[in-house]
Parts: sequence; C-alpha cells; structure tokens
Amino acid sequence: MPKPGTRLRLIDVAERAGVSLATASRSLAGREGVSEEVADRVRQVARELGYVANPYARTLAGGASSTVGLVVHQIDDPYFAEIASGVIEIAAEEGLLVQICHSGRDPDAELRQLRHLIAQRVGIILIAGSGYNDPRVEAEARAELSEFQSQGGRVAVIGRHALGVDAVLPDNEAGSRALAGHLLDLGHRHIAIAAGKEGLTTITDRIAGVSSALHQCGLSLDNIPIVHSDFTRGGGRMAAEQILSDHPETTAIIALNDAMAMGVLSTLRAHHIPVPEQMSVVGFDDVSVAADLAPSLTTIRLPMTDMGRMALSLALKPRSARPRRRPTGHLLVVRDSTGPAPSR
Amino acid sequence: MPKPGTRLRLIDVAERAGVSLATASRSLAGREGVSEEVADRVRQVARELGYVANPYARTLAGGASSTVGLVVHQIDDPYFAEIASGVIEIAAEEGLLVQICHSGRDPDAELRQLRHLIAQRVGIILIAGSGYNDPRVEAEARAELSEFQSQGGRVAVIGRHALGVDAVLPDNEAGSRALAGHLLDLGHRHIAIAAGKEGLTTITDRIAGVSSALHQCGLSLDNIPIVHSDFTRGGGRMAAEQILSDHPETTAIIALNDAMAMGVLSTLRAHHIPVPEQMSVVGFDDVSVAADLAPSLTTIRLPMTDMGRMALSLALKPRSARPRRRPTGHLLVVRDSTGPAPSR
DNA sequence: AGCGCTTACGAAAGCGCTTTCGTAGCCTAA
DNA sequence: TTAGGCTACGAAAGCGCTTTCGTAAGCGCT
Repeated sequence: MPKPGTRLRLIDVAERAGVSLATASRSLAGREGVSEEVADRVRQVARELGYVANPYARTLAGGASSTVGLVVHQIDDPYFAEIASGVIEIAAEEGLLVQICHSGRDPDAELRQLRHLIAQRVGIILIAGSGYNDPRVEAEARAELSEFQSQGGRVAVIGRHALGVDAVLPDNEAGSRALAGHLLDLGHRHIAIAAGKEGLTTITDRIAGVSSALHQCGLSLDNIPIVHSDFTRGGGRMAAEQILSDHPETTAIIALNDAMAMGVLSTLRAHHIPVPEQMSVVGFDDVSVAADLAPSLTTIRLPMTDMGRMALSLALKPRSARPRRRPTGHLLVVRDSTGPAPSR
Repeated sequence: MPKPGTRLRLIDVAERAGVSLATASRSLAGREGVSEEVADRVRQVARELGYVANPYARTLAGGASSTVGLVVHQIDDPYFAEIASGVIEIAAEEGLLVQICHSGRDPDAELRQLRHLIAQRVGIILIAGSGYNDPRVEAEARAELSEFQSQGGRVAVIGRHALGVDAVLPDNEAGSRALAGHLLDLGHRHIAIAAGKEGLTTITDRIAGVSSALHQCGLSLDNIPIVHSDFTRGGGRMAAEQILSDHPETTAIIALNDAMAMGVLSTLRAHHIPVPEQMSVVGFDDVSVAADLAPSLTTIRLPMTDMGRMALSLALKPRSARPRRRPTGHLLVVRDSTGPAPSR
C-alpha cells in the first residue's frame, strides 16, 4: 500500500486554487454552492496537477463507491468472459472499477460472494448467470439484494430473473423454440437434449422452448431424452456419450449452450459420426468461437458483450419504482452443424 | 453506497468483547501486544457477529489495500480469461478482491490503466500479456511500477519481462523451438509463421525459437515468410489468406498463439485444404478449446490458470532484493493438426 | 522497599475525503 | 437606513479504521 502523504491530495489542489477544502470538493463533485468561476478554476488546477481522488477516502466519507462487483459463474467460460468484457468497457468509460468474483455455478457460493461484495461496500452489484430453482437460495439472495438497495446500492442481473431487481434478459424460451423449430423443419423427429446441471432456471426456460416447438408439431417433450450433466465442454461430452449409447435413434442433439455443443461435437467426432449428415447439433449463446468450429455451429446468438454493457448502464440509471427488464435480442444463426434428418 | 452507521463496525465488536478499539484492531490483524486470551475472544466475537472490516476505512488508515489490479489485453480472450481465473481463485482464498482492466494490446492504454490503478490505490498490480518492443513505453511503465513499489505496492507480471519486477515467465523461445522442431521432424521444409502485431516481445521470443530450430537443421529464418497481423482468430484468418496466396508452397503454418491457429484452421477449411494431410498447423498456449477443435490442435501447453495463481502468490510474498522469475513449464502437445509433410 | 523493564492495554491522532453548519457579504424591500 | 433573505464560501465534524503514544500493572533485580 502506497505510503500516505506522498500522493496529491485534494487539499493540495485547494491550496493551489486558493480555496478551501470544502469548496474544492464541491467544485469537483459538481455540487452547487460554488460560483462557476471558482469551480472552473479548481477543475482546471486539478486537471493540471493530474489529481485523482483517493477512492477509499471518498467512499469512507460517504461518497458513492465507484466499484462495481460482477459475479459470474466462471470467468474462463467465454459466455461470461464476453459479458465481463462489456461491463469492463462501460466501467472504463465511467471511471469505475470492476471487481470480478466466481460463484462456480454453486448457489451457496454465489450467496457468499454476494455477501462478501456487500460487506466490501461495492456500490453496484451485477450478477450474471442462471438463477437457481431453489426457493431458499433465491429468497435469501433477494433479501440480501433488497437490503443492499435500500442502503443505496445499485443492482442488475444478467440472464436471470426472479430476483426483484433490474434485469437484462434474453428470451431463452423463444430462442430454444427457434432452435427446435429449425430441427423439426429439417425433418428431425428423434431429438435429444444435452442440458446442464438440473436446477438452473436457464435450463428450465430453454427446455420449455423446445417443448413449445414440439407441441406445435404435435409432439411432446415426454418422448425426448434429456440428459443433465454440466454447462461445460466436458459436460457436453458426457451427455453425448449417454445419448449415443441410450438413444441410438437420435438424429439431432440440442445442447443448451455452446460449451456443451462443443463437447457434443468432439464426442461425435471421436465416434466418427459425421455432422450434420448423420447427426445435427445445435448450441445456444453463439460464443465467438462457435463460428470457427468444424463444423461451424448452428446456434442462437445472444449479444453477450452488449448484455454486459446494458446491465451496467441500467444499474447506473436512477432506480425506478419497479424493477426494469431489458430484453435482449436473439437470432437463430444457421451454420454447418445442422442438416436434414438422415433418411432411414 | 450503503448508508453509514448501518453496518457492523469494529467498535461494535470491541464493545461486545469488552475491549478497546485499538485492542480489537490489533487482535484481528494478528499484531502482537495483545494476550492470546483477549485476542481469541475478539476473534470469536467477530466471527459470531459476521464482522467484515470496511476496506475503505482500513486502507485509508494505512492498512494494506486488499485489492489486486489485474491488467489484461482482453478478458474475453481465453488465454487471459484462464489467467484471470487463477488469479481470482487465489484472491478468493486470501480474501482479496480482483479488479480487472483492459489494455486492449495498446501500450499507451496499458500505461493509462497502470496509472489509473495506482491512482486508485490498489495494493497489488498484476500485468498479464506481452511486453512491447517500445523502449519509451517500457521505461515509463518501469518507472511507474518502481515508484509504486517504493511506496509499498506489490507487483508481478505474467508472460512478459523487462519490467524489473517479479515475473511468471513461460519459455516462449523453447516452446516454439519445440513446435518448429516437431514440424521439421515431420519433414516440413516450407513453414510459414502467422504472427501477431509486430512490436510484442512475446512474438519476438517465439520467432527466435523457430529460428533456433531452423538453424539446427541448417535452415534459416530468412527463407520463411512471417505474416504479422493480430493475436486473434480474425488475425489468424487474415494471415492464413496471405500465406496461401503469397506462399503456395507452404506445408505448415506456425501460428504464434492458439487464437490465430483457430483462425488459420477456419480459413484452411474454407479453402478445402485438408489438415494435416496438405497443411499442418500448430498453435501456442493450449487454451482449453484447442483439444476440442477439429482437427484438434497441436500446440504448446502453458499452464495459464497456474500462471495466474503463481503471479498472485509471488506478489503476496515479501519482496526480495532482486526481481524473482518463476519459469512455467511448457509441453508440446501433439494432436491431429500436424502430420508428415505431403510428398510432392 | 525501590528501581527499571517489560507487557497489555486504552486514548487519541490521524488517513483524505464529503457534508453540515455557520457566517461574511451582498441584494432587495420597506 | 435597516431588517430579511440569498449566495458563496470556510471551519470543522465525522466516516471506520490503524497506529503511535502514554500508562498501569506485573516482573525481577539490587
């Protein structure tokens, strides 16, 4: 920690500008009660001297904390990395700092991280990643957040709902409906779903979309296998293995995110099953590598970086009475991993 | 920002434990001058009450800042995301917070971020990513960092040197020597290099490794094309296009990182050039998706997550007189993207 | 018993800011 | 002219911690 007394302080600026500490503070904060002339002079001096306020002192004194806490499942998952990238971009513009912490897809860990961030007095909390189908955890998180908000904290969530706060929300159901619709249009009737860990709302929503598409064709979710493993490439591999061995009639696999889809593709390759000739595969998210895979992946594009940007912007706006929802667009991107169902 | 007076303060803990503020502080900080008995009681009370120190007050009062600033080129690049993941892991264990900022592979932006972090009074600075072949920038960064260190700040760099601070360093030269050696062993004599933006030390080092391998075979770097574009998939695509059109005799492409290799593979696919039958491709880093590509990528494995962990651990240790270097292992991982040079 | 020394603790002084409160100085109106 | 109300600013009080300094109590020693 830098030794005290060594950096430029506000009082130095004030002296140089020939005003009191209070006036200098007001000038830089843009508060009223200072004549334009004096305020300009102070700002000028501050700029010349390259003054940067000590955030610790500022926050301690009751100013707004200028750090935003971002909770992600795992930063080295491209989905979250892209969101983080958007958040960092806006934060840089606003002069805020971003603190990232991992929840590791564990509801309790997420809650811990949340509490830790609050205890650390961040000013803004952003939570990315699926919610949990666990009323206890959701209720606790909600209580924690509303307490935080009542003390002036700002919150927004990305890709999850039910927390009673502002949210940036993709339409998971519509997305996977489009995905399933695409496969059905191609004639696939033996579709399997490679899903992540049970208990994530994202998964529930995405499965609901598939169900809805099936119903439109007079089919039902009951007849299609859903393999739950993990929202990672490894999880995709495991799910694919299971689908191949338990449901050999399958001609299309819906992976509920791109990471799993990549695992599925890798397993199919290992089994020498040509994609899309013998098996179609779709993902969800359109992480940037999806286009560079072989075969390139048919998926739903979510604007992750934008979602990150939107979430922070949303949190920065004055709070409204009711939680706001910003829907994100989504787009079916058809690439080379899907094709007509093979004829028998 | 949470309203003051509302959270648990150290004085509350002190009162509950029946000691003074000073004693409570000393107890929790593990300083001496407190009897074991009293210290234990204070710690016990703090734990029961769930006390978390206000980091702003703590830092302002001259305690160590408990936030680590991590500068990366781009967080949604898997190489950096994996490093960040390791840093976040250790930080979580140590109760530190990680602030991430982007330098965008721009030396001046990096310098700005550095200054910003210092101005923000972080306690530890970690810089990941290549250095720059730009004496001015390097000198300024070095000066800034040494000033920071002289005021008690801790610093470590990851994957770059020449900054006069502790470093976690892969052996870029040996790695690419192994890579080139592998291709030479396979009989390739028309090798091209897809490199990132000129001016990065990482690139210089990796090219030097190739050069050294070539020399051992009586060949020289002079005869092989080096295309500079960008350390991204897009950059890989551009480089590949140029290599294909300007150097059709090429049978192997060394991409200087995995992202570029992925771009190269994607371009080769677009040109219907079979890999590795007609063209071998190697990358560098072994980002986790490299194993799941089609074909899977021959590359040099760098333990990115470990590098992140090591860097933070290194910075946390008491400073030594001279900058320490922690070499990281590297491993040639031969996969499906390389094969014997095609016979004419 | 009296001295100095150590140990264990409390009182209080900041750290650099924001904000409240007080007060000159000025303007307006009677 | 004087009372009343602004406006523009300064003095000073914290924010919650760490750390320095002072001191009472306990110890061994002469």
